Amino acid sequence: MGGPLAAPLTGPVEDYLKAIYDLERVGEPATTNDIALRLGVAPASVSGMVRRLADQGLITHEPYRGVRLTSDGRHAALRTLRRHRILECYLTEVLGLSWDRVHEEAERLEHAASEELIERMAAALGDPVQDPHGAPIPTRDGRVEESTLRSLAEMGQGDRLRVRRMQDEDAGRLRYLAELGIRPGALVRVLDKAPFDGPITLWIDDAGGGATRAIGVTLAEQVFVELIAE
Amino acid sequence: MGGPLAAPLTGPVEDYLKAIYDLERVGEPATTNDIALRLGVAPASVSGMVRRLADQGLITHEPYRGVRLTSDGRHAALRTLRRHRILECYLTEVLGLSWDRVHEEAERLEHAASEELIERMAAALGDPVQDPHGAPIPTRDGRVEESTLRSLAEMGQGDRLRVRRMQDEDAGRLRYLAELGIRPGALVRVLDKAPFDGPITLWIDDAGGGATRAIGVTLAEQVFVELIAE
DNA sequence: TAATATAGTTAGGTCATCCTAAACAATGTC
DNA sequence: GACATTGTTTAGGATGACCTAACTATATTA
Repeated sequence: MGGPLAAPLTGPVEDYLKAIYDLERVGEPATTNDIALRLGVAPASVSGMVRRLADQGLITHEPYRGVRLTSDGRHAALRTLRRHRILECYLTEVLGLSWDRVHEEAERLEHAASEELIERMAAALGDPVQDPHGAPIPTRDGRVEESTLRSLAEMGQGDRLRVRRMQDEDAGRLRYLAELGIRPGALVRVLDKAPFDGPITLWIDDAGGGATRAIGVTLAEQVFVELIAE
Repeated sequence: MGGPLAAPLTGPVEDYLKAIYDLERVGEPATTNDIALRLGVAPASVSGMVRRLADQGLITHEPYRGVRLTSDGRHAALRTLRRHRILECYLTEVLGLSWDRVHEEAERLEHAASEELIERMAAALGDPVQDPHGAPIPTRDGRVEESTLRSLAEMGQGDRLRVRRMQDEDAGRLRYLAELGIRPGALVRVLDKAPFDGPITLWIDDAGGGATRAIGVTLAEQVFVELIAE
């Protein structure tokens, strides 16, 4: 497991492992189509890559059933995730890259940055525990507690919430959410929830008092929150 | 020239262009074998890549004569060099990576970092004009003056010199030179030069007084200096 | 239970990058 | 001026990562 001869993984391999990790986290084993969708490649390409990952002992694959990370695979995924998230922190906090664009920058750098560089960045930041979008940063030895948060879309009228985390893939969405004042740490109350997947109306606490805003379900599904006791 | 449809260049392509730029700088057009040697690939691989670079209009190729950058090619090379050198500065000065290892780190990151990131780093450093090994940093619009320095190996007994720049490829050599106190800015006097490519004995000025050291020709060829008027 | 819909896999390609081995061109020597 | 040396190119492959099209497995439902 992760023996001394372990060849360095290619960029695409690291991306597959991250994707599988993330899909698995939700519960079920990751399916071919899920992976294909997430990575924006054809399902056939996933089949091919899955075979290679299985050959390398990074995943186990039950045909037609899905895929699971082995402990080697999980470690590799967490290493990459650590790089990614520390990069995101560093790029926003130290270099001032905008919140909505760090994801893609980190996506490229994570495959090129050395362990040492990442640890220097982490040290410069005082070993941060979560990235700018609220995702937890795995420790050097591969531990994370991924708290199972509920999405804003599942909340009901009257709920008082703290925003904890959000999907970071889509820059446009992130920018919009930031404009509304919805970002990790923000306090929010559900004023109204229209039926049939209608808009969710929120009171969003803000430095200067707060504001009422409505967002659609699709967007709300990207925002993960924690209920605050009344 | 560099039209709006210019596809982003791959990592290897950027590496070839940098190598060709560097070889050309010395004078003659870059030859297949030179490029192969520098990049550590087989000459046959260079022939193949050269065809593709020529197809893309980045170089011109006269078979059996060598290769020259077009103005497109030169711009691409200088863009990459700017990234590389700014990264080297940032990694040493801000993140404290060691002088001898930044080269390889920058070598990987230069292909992944966005223009914006590089410019933020440059700004954070106050737009540096040379990298930690004394190489000049091209401006955003692709200007450099590459001063034609002479190597330490060409100097004669009694010469007083300022070290200006050194080859950054080999970490081991760099570390050794640093130990001796030979780094950009250092003051040095040639005490003796043994015949038949024998060792060069130097007086190396240093904070705490200075020291006498001898180095071989191979090493001296990697160090570029400027004569100081007596 | 058979018919259909959905999901997954295989077959057969492409492209970029590298390789080795063999052929070929230029050059400098005797 | 023929010939060996050196440098360059072509021929033929390998690998990793992707694609489309065609086929197969599983799940759903009439």
